[in-house]
Amino acid sequence: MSSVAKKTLGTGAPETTPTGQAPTSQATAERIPAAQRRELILEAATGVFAERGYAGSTTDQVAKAAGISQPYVVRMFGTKEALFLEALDRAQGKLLHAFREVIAAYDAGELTEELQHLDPAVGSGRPEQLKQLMAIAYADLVEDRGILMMLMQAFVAGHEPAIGARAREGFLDIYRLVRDEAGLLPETARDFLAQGMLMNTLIGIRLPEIYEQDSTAEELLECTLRAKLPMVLKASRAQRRAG
Amino acid sequence: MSSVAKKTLGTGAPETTPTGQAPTSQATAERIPAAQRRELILEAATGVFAERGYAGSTTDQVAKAAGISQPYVVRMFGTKEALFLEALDRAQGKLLHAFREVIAAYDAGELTEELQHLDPAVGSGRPEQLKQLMAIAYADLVEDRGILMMLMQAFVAGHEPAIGARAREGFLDIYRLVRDEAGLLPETARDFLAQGMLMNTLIGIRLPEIYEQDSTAEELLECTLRAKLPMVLKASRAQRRAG
DNA sequence: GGTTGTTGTAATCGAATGATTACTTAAAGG
DNA sequence: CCTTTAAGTAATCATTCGATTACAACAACC
Repeated sequence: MSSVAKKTLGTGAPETTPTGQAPTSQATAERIPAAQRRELILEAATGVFAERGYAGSTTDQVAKAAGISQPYVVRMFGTKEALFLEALDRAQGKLLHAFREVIAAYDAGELTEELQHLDPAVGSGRPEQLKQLMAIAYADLVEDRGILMMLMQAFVAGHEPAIGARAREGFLDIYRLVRDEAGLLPETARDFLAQGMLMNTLIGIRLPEIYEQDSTAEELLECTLRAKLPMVLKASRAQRRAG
Repeated sequence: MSSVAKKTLGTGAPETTPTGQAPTSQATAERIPAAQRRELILEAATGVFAERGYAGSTTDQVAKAAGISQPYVVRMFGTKEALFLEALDRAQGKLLHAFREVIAAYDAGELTEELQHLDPAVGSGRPEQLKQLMAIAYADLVEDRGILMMLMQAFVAGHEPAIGARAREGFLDIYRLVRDEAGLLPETARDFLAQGMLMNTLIGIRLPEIYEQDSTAEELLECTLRAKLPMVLKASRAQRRAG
């Protein structure tokens, strides 16, 4: 996500004479295999789309963030929509993967240490403990900011037929994972998802940015993010510096 | 919201000669006072912005939905951003008003009938009962669809400085109302808001549209909307017919 | 060393869009 | 009537943006 910003300086021009004068700042990016470039573009696209939404983002912003030219982005993915859909799939996949990792680790008995730090008031059954552990994993994803906001942007772009269909499918995938693989009851799964949507919203409105200036914001953030708040605040400050 | 679509047919043209031939379909909308027109435009804008987001909407779409010309929209509000902000304020105000009405009615003892239908498992204190009543009021707003999605769209447009600031303020206003006026504890208020954000999300991804075709969607919707589900499904079908 | 495929860009095009200007036309008020 | 004001539009402008085209340069292979 903290890619680069090198080169640019488009008027580098031909410099027709290949005299000793170094042809400084070639206007062309370093040549790397298309598969790798694709990953870099998707990473950049995730950040841009997460920040500005589908309609609010331009392929040029993605290109700039990835350090290459706009036509290359379009040619590699065909259309802006296809790029968005692929970035969305990645984000969705990462979230599912994070949850499955928690479940697998729990079932393998690798989380005995983490279990000590859970709120003891909420029961000791597998679903209850997994719910808490997954909530922590979810909050960890906030640090990235790109992933969760990318999903959120897809959720409000339901009027774009292709995006809406994918968003519906993706949301139901998450619900099924939480219900079937983690074993939560529908009502518990619902509450879990609801907490996630609230976190997304608080991140979306950039509430961490006014944490210091507004005591209401402070209370709501502390109440929602709990132990993960310091991490989120740190990430928020870092992102503000990055601009 | 179900305004019109009359007139149009721009090439109506001057028809220079005022002969008997009826100057059919005058390309100009009915003249009404600016204050009324403003309300119509705001209503139309709420629907358009709710559907397509800030960046994804055009002033011309709003104009068409309101039955007038695009320049008039721009001249009346100055900029698209100003129009969005005013529509956002209206939506926010309607939500706050709906909650305050519930609280006032409850405190005036006017809701004895509704109290019989509440889930008796969740306590009989004022905050608990108000929480349930406000949740019902919130779900009632889903019927409109415009109001809640308008707010949601603002929540994900945080990168627009003016919109982000207003969205933050608005969200905190709602939180404070729920906490201070309804008397919920921070944790309870948080859970209440979380359920609201989940409802928004389910509406955003248009989950009601696949209610009949997906049993997972069916379960999640039933579990989240409860008694209000039939109403939401009906509204969803009505909106699909309207296109 | 020439040919060929891959990685990349500059230039540009057409459509869309927010905004502006200048113009109509209905009402209101003497 | 006739002037003035308010309500509304057509026409158009300058940008922006996604996409296309044509081309450059590096690498690999024979």
